[in-house]
Order: sequence, then C-alpha cells, then structure tokens
Amino acid sequence: MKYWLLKSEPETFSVEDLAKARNRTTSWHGVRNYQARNFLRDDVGKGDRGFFYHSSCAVPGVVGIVKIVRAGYPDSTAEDPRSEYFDPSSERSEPRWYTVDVQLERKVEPPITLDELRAHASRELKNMLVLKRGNRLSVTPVTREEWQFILSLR
DNA sequence: GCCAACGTTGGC
DNA sequence: GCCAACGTTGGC
Repeated sequence: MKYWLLKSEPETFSVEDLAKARNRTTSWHGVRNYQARNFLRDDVGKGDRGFFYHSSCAVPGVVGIVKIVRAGYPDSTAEDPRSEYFDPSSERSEPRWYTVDVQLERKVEPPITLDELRAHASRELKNMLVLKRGNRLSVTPVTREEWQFILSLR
C-alpha cells in the first residue's frame, strides 16, 4: 500500500463536500498538471491511502483520510465542453488527463494544520514535499514513515 | 490583494 | 532546444 497527499481548495471541493457525497466517494477529477497526472495514471493504486489537504484557504492543512477505491482512469471532464476542466486538446482516443476515485474514511478533527506540520519540518517531516518551498504539486507521494507520524498527531 | 515560485506556451 | 512572456498556485 502506498500513501499520498491530495490537495483541494475547499471553495471548490471540501472534505465536508466529500462527507456528503454518495458513498462518501468522488472522482478526483480536474488535475491538469503532467507530473500529478503521471502519479494518478501510473502510481496511485486501489487500496492506497491519502491525506485530504485543504489549500488556498484560511487554515491550510490535513482535514481527512481517504482510501483510493478506483485506480487511474481517463478523466471524462477533459472531454466535456461544458466542464470548467474541459481541455480541447485532449482526445477521447488518447486521453490526456486521468482521475482516481477516493472514499472518505474519516475526517481529521481538528485538522492538522500546515503550521502544525511545519513544527516537525526539521525532523520527522524533513522531506515532506508539501512543506517544501514553492511546491505546487496537487498530488504528492507520502512515505510510510511520514504517514504514520502524521497519524500519530491525532 | 500581493508576490514568489513554478509550469506551459510559443517565437525564434 | 532556448528562453521570455505569461498564467497558475498557494501562503500570507
């Protein structure tokens, strides 16, 4: 089993939205970055776990634990002209963008804030990608050690 | 709203 | 292939 950190802007889609979704499950569509796409397409597997992370908001941080319930498959919003994620250069015969399905296991309450994560940035979370300056990747791998350490905070 | 950091685009 | 211009991300 592998571990991931998945960013979402709560104004677009929050952990509360996921809690209300049917089966507490959603397609993680809309990722339009090649490095993140490659993770979704090639590396994120069914049964993997992820941190649901709120970004671009008042209190950024880990707000939930999700389980990957479906591995990478083509993101159909890229083909939908009415979708805000429409990509006219993507073609159905050769899908450019991928998504996975995630199910909420539990909320993390209270959230593990970015500040709290940073408090460990010189030791346990020294290599945590989300704490690196300038990091903008919306899907990042998390090591088993980082995963277990962060879980131990709640 | 600001701005640093980074990714993408497109002319050459 | 280079790189300047531009757009986006995301913390503050």
